[in-house]
Amino acid sequence: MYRELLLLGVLRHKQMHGYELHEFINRDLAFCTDIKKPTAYHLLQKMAEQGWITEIPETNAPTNRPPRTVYQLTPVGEAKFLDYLRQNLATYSPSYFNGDVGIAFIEALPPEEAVELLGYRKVALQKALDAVNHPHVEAHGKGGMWLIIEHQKRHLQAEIAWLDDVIAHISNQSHSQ
Amino acid sequence: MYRELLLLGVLRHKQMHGYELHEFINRDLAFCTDIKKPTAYHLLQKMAEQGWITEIPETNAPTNRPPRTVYQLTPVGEAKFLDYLRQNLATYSPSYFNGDVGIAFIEALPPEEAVELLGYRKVALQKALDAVNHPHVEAHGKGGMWLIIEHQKRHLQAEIAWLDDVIAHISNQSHSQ
DNA sequence: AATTGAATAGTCAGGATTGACTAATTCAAA
DNA sequence: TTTGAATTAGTCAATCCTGACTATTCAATT
Repeated sequence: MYRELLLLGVLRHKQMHGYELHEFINRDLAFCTDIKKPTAYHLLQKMAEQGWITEIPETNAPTNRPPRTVYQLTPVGEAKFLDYLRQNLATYSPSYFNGDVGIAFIEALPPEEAVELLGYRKVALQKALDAVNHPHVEAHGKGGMWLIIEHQKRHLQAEIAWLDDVIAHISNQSHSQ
Repeated sequence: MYRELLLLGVLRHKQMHGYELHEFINRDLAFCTDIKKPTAYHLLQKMAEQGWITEIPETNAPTNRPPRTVYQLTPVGEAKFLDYLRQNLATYSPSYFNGDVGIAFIEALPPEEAVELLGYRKVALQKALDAVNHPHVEAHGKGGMWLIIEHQKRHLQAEIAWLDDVIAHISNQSHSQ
């Protein structure tokens, strides 16, 4: 349901055709979702059927390519957007961390190996944090976007701190055994 | 792919039939995933086809109910488990927060309303944190499970701290305008 | 003894998702 | 100016996922 909100929110800002929309989301809203192209098209079509957006065949006949369809928010869509937005802001929907599954079974591996593997995970995490701290990303956000970048930063910092503790814990176990 | 790891890891501990497995995951591993029953059955069947687990029709003919199928790890499955486990531990796979989508469009609402709505979100978050801190949950985890509970705790604390900042930020904006 | 409600055990149709594909256009280098 | 790679634009078949359903057993009430 947050995908519909996302699509409506972007279309609210500016009418777009499907490809453009998907590009925009994958570039500027990559922290929010990794929605795939066919999924985006599918949702757009469904929302058009509901009357939340209209499908406008692009007028300026461009040579001979199949005419692109431009999507535009309707008043009904605007209302839906506000409804979804309020719902989203007012509720907490938990996230799942698939990295936790490995941690759950960490005792299946010798502590030394576990610590080594988690070391690689930490490098990846640190790289993700560096990417968020990179000025290029920083520059990109005013308004709501800035808050999301800050969120991502905090989240990754907490992840790294926890992972350090996990590594220390396992190391400790391995030594005191 | 983390679902297969999860199922294999549980079956490694003890052979089970589908229903039991799903119950176990939804009770004791609820922080890791919210896998649905039909999905669990589907994955079990697929893994049986791959030869990672065997389907054993339950022997002790229980009255006249359709015989339950018990799933049991094979040596191939054990190898796959270790393979997936190593991969899981060594990599970082980012999580998406669908609560962020609302934040991205927060400027569409008057600051006062946004702050009020985020207040509800905070209550929900705080309740989730209280649930994790509840002794019942605490008691449940030794080994890997304890680490996951700690993870959840840290994550929720970071979420609340960030949300407080967001609320302060929006409030501030609304006042200084 | 019959009825109700919950727990156990699993299935299935239908919708959601996506990897892989087509096909035109642009751009750069050989 | 021809080749080849990258970008733009979208589609489709195959797979994945799950809400809703069936059906049995068990326990407690009436």
